[in-house]
Amino acid sequence: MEEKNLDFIRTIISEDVASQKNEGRVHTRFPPEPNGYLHLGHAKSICLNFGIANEFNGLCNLRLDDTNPSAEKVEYARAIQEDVKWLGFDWDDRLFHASDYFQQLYEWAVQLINEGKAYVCELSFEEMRKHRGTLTEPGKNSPYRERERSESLDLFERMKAGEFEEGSKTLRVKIDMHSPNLNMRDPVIYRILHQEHPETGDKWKIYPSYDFAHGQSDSLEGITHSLCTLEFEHHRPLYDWFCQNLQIHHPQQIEFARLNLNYTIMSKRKMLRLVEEKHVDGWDDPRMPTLSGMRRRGYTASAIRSFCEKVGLAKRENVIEMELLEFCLREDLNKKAHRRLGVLEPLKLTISNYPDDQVEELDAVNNPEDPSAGTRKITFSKHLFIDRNDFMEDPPKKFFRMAVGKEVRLKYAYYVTCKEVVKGEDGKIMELICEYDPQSRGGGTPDERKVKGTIQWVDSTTAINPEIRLYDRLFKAPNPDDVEEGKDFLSNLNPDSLTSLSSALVEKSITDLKAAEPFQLERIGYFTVDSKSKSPDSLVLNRTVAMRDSWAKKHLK
RNA sequence: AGCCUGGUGGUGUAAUGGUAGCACAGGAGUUUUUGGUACUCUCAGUCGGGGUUCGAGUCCCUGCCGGGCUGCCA
Repeated sequence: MEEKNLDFIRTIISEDVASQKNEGRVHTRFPPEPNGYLHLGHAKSICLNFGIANEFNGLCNLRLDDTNPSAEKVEYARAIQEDVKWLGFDWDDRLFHASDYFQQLYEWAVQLINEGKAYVCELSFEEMRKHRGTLTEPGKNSPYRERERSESLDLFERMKAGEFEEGSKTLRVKIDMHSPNLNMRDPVIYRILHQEHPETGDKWKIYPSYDFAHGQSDSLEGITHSLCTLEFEHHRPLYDWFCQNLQIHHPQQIEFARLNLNYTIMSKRKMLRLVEEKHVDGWDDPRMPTLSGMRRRGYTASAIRSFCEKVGLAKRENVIEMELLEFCLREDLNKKAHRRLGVLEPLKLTISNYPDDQVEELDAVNNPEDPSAGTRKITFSKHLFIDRNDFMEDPPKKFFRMAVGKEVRLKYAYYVTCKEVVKGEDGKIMELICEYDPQSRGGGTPDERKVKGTIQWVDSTTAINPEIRLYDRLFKAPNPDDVEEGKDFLSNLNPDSLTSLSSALVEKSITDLKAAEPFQLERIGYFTVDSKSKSPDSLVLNRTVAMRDSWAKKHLK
C-alpha cells in the first residue's frame, strides 16, 4: 500500500500499520445478520473488509451475527455464504457465529454483575421506555438498579434456566441514565427469548443484545479494525465501554456511509416486504438489488466489485446514480460477452433474388473485443427476420436503418435493399421484400461503397424462440421513499419493471452457451439464460442491461 | 428541542495551508460491419458571513442546510 489518495479508513489503517499498532496486524470481518439476503450495500462492505485484508496482508472473517433467533433462518445463512463466495472472496476456515460465543458472553455478563456493573431489571417495555427519558430530558434510574448482586445473579441464573416469561426481565448494564447518548442509559444486554436457535438449538433461553455481542465477538476474533455503517456511531461508546470494562482486546470501530442507489431500495426490511407481498418473484428476482437477484439478472461479480471501488468511501450520506452501476456492468460485459444475433419483434424479410431452397453458412465474429473468442457459423437463407423497429416507412433524416429504396448491411451477411412493403388488411406491415447484392457476401463489396446502416437478423430455417424478459427499474421515483402523506414506498413501484416477450427469435447457437454465461444480442443488449429456466425447450433469457443507445437518447424528445 | 455527525460540478469521490483533480452523467466530434466499443474535445464545483495568513476547500468563530439517535432489532 504505497499509493496516495487513500480513503479515510485506509489512511487510518496505514498509519496503524506504520506505528505497529496491533503488532502491525490487520484483521477485519464481515458480520451480516442472517435475517435476509445480501444486497448491493453489503457488497460495498464485503469489498471493503475483504479488500482491505488483502491489501494489508491481513485476514477477513465471515461472521454471522445471529443473536436474535426470532428473525434469523438457516436459508439466509446459506445464501450469505454463497453470495460472498460468488462475489469472489474467501474466508478460508474462518466462518464464525456470534452464537459461538454465547457461553463466554454469558460469563462476562456474570462478571459484570459480580462487579456491580450490571443488574436484573424487572421493568416492563413500557416502564423502561418511560424511565429512559427523551432526547432532551435525562432518564430516571430503574428501581432495580441498586439491588443486591446476589439477587441479580440468582435472577439471571433463573432467566437462563427459562423460569420467566419473555419480556418480564432483562439484564442491564449500569452506565448513566443522564447520558445525552440514549444508548448509554443502562442498555439491555440480555433479554429472555424462548426461541430455538438455528445453531444452539434450545440451549439458551436468554440472548445477548447486539451491543453486548458485537464488540466482544470482534475482540475474541482478534479483529483490529471493525468497520460498520454510520448508524452505529452512537453505539461506539458502548462498544468501547465493554472492551474497557471487560479488559479485553479492543478493536477500533470505524463508521462509513452506507451505499444508496437511486430508483431502488437498500433495506432488508423493505425487500422482505416485496418478497412476502409478492411484488417480486423472491429474493433472487432479477429486479432485486440483492446479490442473488443481480446474479440471476446476469450481473458479473467483477462488475459489482468494480462498482464498489468506484463509489468511493466517506462519511457523508450519498445516493449513487444507477448509471454508474450500468457503466461498470457494460464495461465488464463488453470485454467478455460473446456476441449473438437475435430480434425482439420479428418482421419477415424475403430476398426475392436469392435462390429458393438455398441455405448457406456465414462466419460471425464472437467478440470483436477479443480475437481469441474466434468465430462461429450462422445460416442464411431466402427467408429472414429483422427487428420491426429497424424498418421505417417514413424515416427521419438521419435514420440509417432499413427503409424502402435504402441499402443496408445485414451483419456478417449481405447488403440488401428494400423494394416493397407488404401490408395486412389492417395496414400493419407484414413483410419486406428485398433484393441482395451477391457481391457483398460477408459485409463488403469490391467497389467498397459505403453502407452506413448495419442491422442484425436471424434465419428462419434455424432460429429458435425463447422467452425474453426485459427489466426496467423497480421503482418510478429516484427515491422510492419519497411519497405522499399516508403512502409508502410500494406506491412508487414501477408497474412496467418486467416485460416478457414471447415471439422473439435468436440464432440457434445460443443453446451452446453455458448457463450463467453472459452474451450480447448485438445492438440489443447483454443477456443471460435465466437460472431457473428449463432448457432447452422453454428457454428463458434475461436481459441484463440494454446497450447504450445514443440514437434513442437523442430522439427521445 | 438536546446530543452526535456531515456539507467540494448533476452524481460520487480526491486535494491534509500552496495550480481545485478523477470517474459517471450531459454536450460536441473522430473511428467503426453493433447508432456498441475506443479515442479527442467540452460544460460544470469548494453552503453563507466574518476572521487568522503572503496564501484557506483545508485552521478559528458564526449562521444555514442534510443525516442519525427516545427497540428487550442489527
